[in-house]
Amino acid sequence: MAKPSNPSAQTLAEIIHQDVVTQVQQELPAVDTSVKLAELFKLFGDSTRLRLLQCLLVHEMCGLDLAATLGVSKSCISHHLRALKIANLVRFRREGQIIFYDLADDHVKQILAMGLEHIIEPQ
Amino acid sequence: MAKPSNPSAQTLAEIIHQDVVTQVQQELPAVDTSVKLAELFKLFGDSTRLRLLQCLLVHEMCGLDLAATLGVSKSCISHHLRALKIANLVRFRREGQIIFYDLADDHVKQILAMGLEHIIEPQ
DNA sequence: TAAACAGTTGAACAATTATTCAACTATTGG
DNA sequence: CCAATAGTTGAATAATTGTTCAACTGTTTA
Repeated sequence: MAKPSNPSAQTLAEIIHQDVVTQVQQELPAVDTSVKLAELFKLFGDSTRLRLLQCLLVHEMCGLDLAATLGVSKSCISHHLRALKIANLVRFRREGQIIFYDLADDHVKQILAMGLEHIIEPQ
Repeated sequence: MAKPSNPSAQTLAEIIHQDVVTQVQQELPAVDTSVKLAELFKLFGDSTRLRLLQCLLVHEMCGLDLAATLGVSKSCISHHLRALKIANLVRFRREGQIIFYDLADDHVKQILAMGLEHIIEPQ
């Protein structure tokens, strides 16, 4: 995200436990997979966008109602909804000039629930 | 995250479906809860940090091995590990000058697995 | 057809953040 | 105790990103 600049990594770390590193390297997902996964979680990582999803957890809603509920501009909501649509996190249906948004599938609800669990019982 | 500046929201959205908005407002979690939840997901939302967690999913590791495996500086790893420790996502044990890190609990694994599921079957 | 209005778009900007560097601390082995 | 080394810290910086504004598109209804 930031400063991937300096190409000559001056402080390249030495491997200490070669056996472990070898095993991890073999079982680690492809970089591309991690990047896509991170992009998914990033969508849950902004409180406005997360709250937008939490709204849709309660009821399908149109853009202006979402904007009013969350106290942000309709443009802001539109930008967020676009990102959520691309990631297949929300679905929508048009009714005249109004577009109603809804959560796309159960994964979203499960991810939200799992996160809440961790917050509640930090043990 | 950015430009919460302009205090006089010029484009304040009008509520269209008052009944829905009222219901959503009642069932929506407290703002503080959403903020904390977003902060949790944010930790999964960077590919380096996510990959670090995926390493620990395979085996407990020390900082230098993590740095070498992920191709970043030990300082970078240390910064990430600190954030993950504060959020109770990783645990550690010291053995001499080496500190071994591990995933804190099953929530982490479940959240990662849930995310992967969504990526794999996009519908 | 024109006015009204829900939603979109992209540029601009403020804020956040991921990373590195350099210097530091802490722990062990000789 | 001193040297070596794993890890930490904070400042600096590049990059990303969330939000708004202003102008636009598309749909409806008067």
